[in-house]
Parts: sequence; C-alpha cells; structure tokens
Amino acid sequence: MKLTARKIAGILRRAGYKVTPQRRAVLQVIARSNDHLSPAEIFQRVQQEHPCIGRVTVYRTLELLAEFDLVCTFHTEDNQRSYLMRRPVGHHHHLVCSGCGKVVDFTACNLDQLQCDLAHQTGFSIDSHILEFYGHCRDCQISEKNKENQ
Amino acid sequence: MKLTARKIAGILRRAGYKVTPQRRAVLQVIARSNDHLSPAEIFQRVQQEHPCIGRVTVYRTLELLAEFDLVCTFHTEDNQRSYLMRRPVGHHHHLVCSGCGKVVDFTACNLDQLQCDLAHQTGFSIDSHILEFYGHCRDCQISEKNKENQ
DNA sequence: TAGTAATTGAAACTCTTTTTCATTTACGAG
DNA sequence: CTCGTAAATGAAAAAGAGTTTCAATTACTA
Repeated sequence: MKLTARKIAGILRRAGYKVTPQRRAVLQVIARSNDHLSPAEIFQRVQQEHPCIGRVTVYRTLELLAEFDLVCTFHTEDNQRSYLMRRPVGHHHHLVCSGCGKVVDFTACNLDQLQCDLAHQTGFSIDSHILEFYGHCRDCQISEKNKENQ
Repeated sequence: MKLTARKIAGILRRAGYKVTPQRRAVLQVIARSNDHLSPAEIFQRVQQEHPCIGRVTVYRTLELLAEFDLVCTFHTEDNQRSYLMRRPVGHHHHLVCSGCGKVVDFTACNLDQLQCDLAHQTGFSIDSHILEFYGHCRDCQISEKNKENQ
C-alpha cells in the first residue's frame, strides 16, 4: 500500500486534525520525493511553492506525521542529527551511503531472537529498535577508485 | 582489556598528540564514570575540578577520542542528539530505557549474514552498522504500573 | 453562516556545537 | 635544562536546529 498525500490527509481528518493548505503542502513535498529529506530540505521545497509558510509550521506538521508513524526518522552516522523521511512502508531499516547520502530501505531483520534474549537477560520490555548499515554505494566506490588513480 | 585514562594518554602520546592537563581531566571523568555521559555532563564534571577548562576543549577532546574509537556515540530515540559515552569495549550495541535513559551494552549481533546479503543485493560496500533497542527497564516498568494503580 | 477551537507565522529563545583568533603550553632538539 | 615551535587552549561570536509564545487567522462543525 502506497500512502499518497490524499490518503494521509484523510487519516488526519478522521483523527480530528484540520487539513490546512500548509499541511497539504508539506505532505505533497514528502509524498513527491523519492529521497529522504531533512526538515530543512522540506522547508525549502515547501517555500518554493508557498513562500508564506513558516518553518515552525513545517516542524509542527512533521511532528504530527511522526505521531501517526507516517514518516520515519533517520540517524546520520556523523552528527546524529535527526532526519525526517519520505514514504513509510511499515517496519523497515536503512542502508546509507556515507559518500553521497543515498538511502536504501530494507525490511529483513532477523532480530526477534536477539530481542527476546536481551529482554530475558536484562528484564527490559523492548518496544522498538534502530538498525542502520553504513557504507559506500557502487557509484561512490567507482568515483573513489578513479580519484586514487589520478 | 579495560582502558584506563593512563593507557589512553599513552595511545595519544604515541600518536603524536600532546597530553595536556585538560585532556587528562576529560579522560579521567570518562574513565571514572560507570554511565554514559553527554558532552554537557562531561563538561560539568570537568568544571567541578578544573573550573578554568572551557567547553570547547571538552568538545575537541571528545572529537579526538572519537577519532581513535576510544569513545562511542549513542543515538537517543527521541531527538537523535549525539551522546558521547564512557569506556569502549570494542564492537557493541545499546539497549536504552526510554523511561530513565539507562543504557545497557551488549555485543551479540548476528548481522553478518544480513550484511553480506545486503551488500550483494545493493552493490554497497558496507563498513559499519548501528543497532539499538529501545524499551523500558524493570524499574521503569514497575513505577509505571504503580502510577496506573493510583 | 456563525462560533470556536485549532492552526498559523513572526520573533525571540534555548541548546548544542563549531569557528576564529590571540595567547599559552607541551615537549623534542640541542 | 631551556629554547623554539607547532599544537593546544579559552573567550567570544557564530552557526544551526528546534521550541516557545502569543496575537491573528482559519477550517470545520453545528
């Protein structure tokens, strides 16, 4: 199931939230993008079409979307700043290129057994986990090799 | 192998870095603590004994330590701010209590196969990964239950 | 269509981290 | 031991991300 901006608007409305032009604009930017976007990037894109929309509104909308699990957050390896992301597809994780920032989603993660064991050993009740791989995509590997040969 | 402040100082010196009183102070604070510490907490503790040491120096020392993998970073679930941590024990991951912030280390992570598969499927060369579990520790589970019963 | 509670935007603020630059200092060569 | 130098320091200012406040506006319900 692919979530469109329209569908998300419906979800919000049913939950008792108003669907304003500002929220619509943010939703469209996220739905339209094939990449993960930081709040700053989202704000920038929103501004291009609707210069009057404020940064605060973007943050508030993202917060709202996160509340409904309609976006997911992303952890950069270097500075750990939070990144908000495009279309959610349920439980999934990320493979991130440290070179160009490209992000690939994947869903497989055989962590159930580990999670069980940890819960037993520590007495924690475990709710969620983050799993992210870091490396270099094919393109960045090639361009690095070229650099070395120069 | 437990890394003491003294040993770390040796590592730095051998690598050509000066071992200053300021760096020593930061090292001691980290080595002495049994908990994970944020930069702010480290700064605060350093200040208690050496009020003249600046915040900048703490940051710079932490950066230096990170370069040598002598501290590790930690991702909070909510705002993803970077947290610097106490003694490193090689490759390990974290189980974090969303209630009180307690962090438990664990080393087991059977991700080699997954990492291999992903590399094959995507063409990435994978360097590292982050794995963090979030939940509630025994104490927080108990105190939450107590709250509900009131 | 009117009333109202939710939403908005600007500005100011907070908090963390980085940069700049003049001053100081650790430490190796002599 | 002491001198010279490159590295390290600290203060202040800047950068950056995100939050709070509050008066004005607006989406939606009745």
